[in-house]
Amino acid sequence: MPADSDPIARLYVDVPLPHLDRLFDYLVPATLDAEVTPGSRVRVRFAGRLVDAYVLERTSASGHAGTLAFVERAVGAEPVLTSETAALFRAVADRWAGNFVDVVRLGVPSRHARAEAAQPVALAELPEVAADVSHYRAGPAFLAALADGKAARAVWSMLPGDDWAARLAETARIAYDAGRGVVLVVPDGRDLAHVDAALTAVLGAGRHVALSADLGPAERYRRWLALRRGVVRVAVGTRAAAYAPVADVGLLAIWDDGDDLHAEQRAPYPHARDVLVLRSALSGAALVLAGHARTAEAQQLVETGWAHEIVPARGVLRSSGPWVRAVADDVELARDPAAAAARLPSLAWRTTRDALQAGQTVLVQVPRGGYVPSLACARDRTPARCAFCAGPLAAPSERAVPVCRWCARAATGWACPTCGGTRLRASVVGSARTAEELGRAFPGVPIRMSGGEHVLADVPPDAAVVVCTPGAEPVCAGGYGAALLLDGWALLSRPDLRAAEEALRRWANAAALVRPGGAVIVGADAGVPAVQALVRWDPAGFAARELSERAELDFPPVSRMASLTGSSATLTELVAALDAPEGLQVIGPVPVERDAHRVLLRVPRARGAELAHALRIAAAGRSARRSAEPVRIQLDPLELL
DNA sequence: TCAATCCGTATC
DNA sequence: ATACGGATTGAC
Repeated sequence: MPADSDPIARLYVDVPLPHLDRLFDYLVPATLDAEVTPGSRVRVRFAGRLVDAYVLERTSASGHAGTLAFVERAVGAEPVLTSETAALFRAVADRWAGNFVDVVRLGVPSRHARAEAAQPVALAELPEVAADVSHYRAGPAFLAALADGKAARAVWSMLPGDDWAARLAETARIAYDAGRGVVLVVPDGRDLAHVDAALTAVLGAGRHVALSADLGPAERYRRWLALRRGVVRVAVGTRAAAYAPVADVGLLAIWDDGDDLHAEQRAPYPHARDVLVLRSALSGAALVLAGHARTAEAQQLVETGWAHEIVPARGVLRSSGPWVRAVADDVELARDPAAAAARLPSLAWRTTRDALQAGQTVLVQVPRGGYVPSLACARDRTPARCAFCAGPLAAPSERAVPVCRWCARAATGWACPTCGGTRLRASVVGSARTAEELGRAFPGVPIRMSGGEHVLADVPPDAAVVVCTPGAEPVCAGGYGAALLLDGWALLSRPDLRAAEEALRRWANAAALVRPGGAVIVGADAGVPAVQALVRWDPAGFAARELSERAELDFPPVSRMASLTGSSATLTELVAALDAPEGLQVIGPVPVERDAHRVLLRVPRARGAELAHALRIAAAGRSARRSAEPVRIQLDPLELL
């Protein structure tokens, strides 16, 4: 007894095998006719066992030659995929050489039956709001296009000191007033809280939802369902929100796309920025990549003409930006405030003192947490390592015995393996010791800490010093009086091609919290391009330089690369089986850790889709022939750069 | 000649 | 993955 009309359901089964990532046809029993709708979740018998499946469509006929099985039952009474998100999941799976159902797992929260009961929504009055983008060149034009429902795309360089969350919320309001849905993606819970509050101010309570992983399954599903049902049209959230099923999506925006929290850690490892770029292209929604800094990827969208730039209008920076100075060796003085105070006051010390005397708050950014996270031989500077596991030694407090950061063993009786010395010195100073030093240098001044497990969202605007690790900077009402960005060399000298871009991003995010005209002292060589870009506040110029370097190295986003990790033999076999796109370069395999090897594949950007497709076919061939050894496939992974 | 086992293949 | 079928092998 199949259903009378369109008795066939075409669906994806939830099994993790690449070669089964295709549609299967099942008969819909008449009893389930109303529930087995496009986008719905069902249970089917597949290869003998009951598995979850996602219905893509209902049709009248099947191309399958054999007999069809019936759908066993429906799961929940409503569809979880919209036609728009179903297309997005397929496109993301294709782009990153992954499975449809793996991407669904990233974007669709697990079901919570009790949360399916309809919830009454209390709507506050819709406030009168005017968007304030007068300080931005092309800002008004962009908002006008958005209000017209156009698929405008922009890379927005936010002014330091501006209320970026309010600007994004106002932009969301424009799309909302045009009757469209909105998706805003932020890196972490603190940024989420800021945008959440800004949206409440701009839309009134009840017109948006905030999505994050730490909500708990019931609340997460309840809010997600409110979007899916069209009860709420505006979503803000961390990276999984990029797939939020908002009705008639008209605006997609991401804040600080250089933050590596936007990179998904589960297969197929899609990046939220690129998911939104893809979604914008598929769905015709407007797109905003906003931040204080600018990534090479965003710059490429500008240079290829795909996105326009929204940048501070001429002259605005001079009046509203901070005053940035780079001092390479001043930092050494600040490290030892007693000495600094005894000798000629350093610029950093004077800056701090002046701001505190004016009753202002001073932000101090230290690249590393802990007390002394890295030690070296006091005589010959050999890095100190654990005698058992060769892990790095750290000092947990002033007089404590050093401990290994890997195995936590105490390193009593340490002796330098090269010179036999037994005394240790700090090679990197952490935020805890910096706070201790500042406390001594400025007696009576409150020292607040933010970082690691204890991140402060806000600090009161009083004469205090706030010591934080990058990304944990609290907001200070009215802005900080000054900021010290210590140990810039430590950020710049990381063995990572993105080190300079990442350093500038962290500095810019901290400096943006300083009030107009406030001083920012960065402890790094003024000749370094990233430092110059901060001093001149020129994130676009730096991104252009960064992009041209990527072009010279033939690296993403100029080319597209795939990183394959597995055993050497497996990698060789997979690469040999690959239907190689024109211009494919194979680099490796090279050993990376223990038994694992890595091979890098590179193609011109235009061949990226072909490469992902070829990898999927090769992986499918392997899984069908039960070559069980796993291979991890990552496209344009961040850690490669 | 039949059953137990292996291998390859499809999974609606 | 896992279930099934055809081929293969070993013992009566």
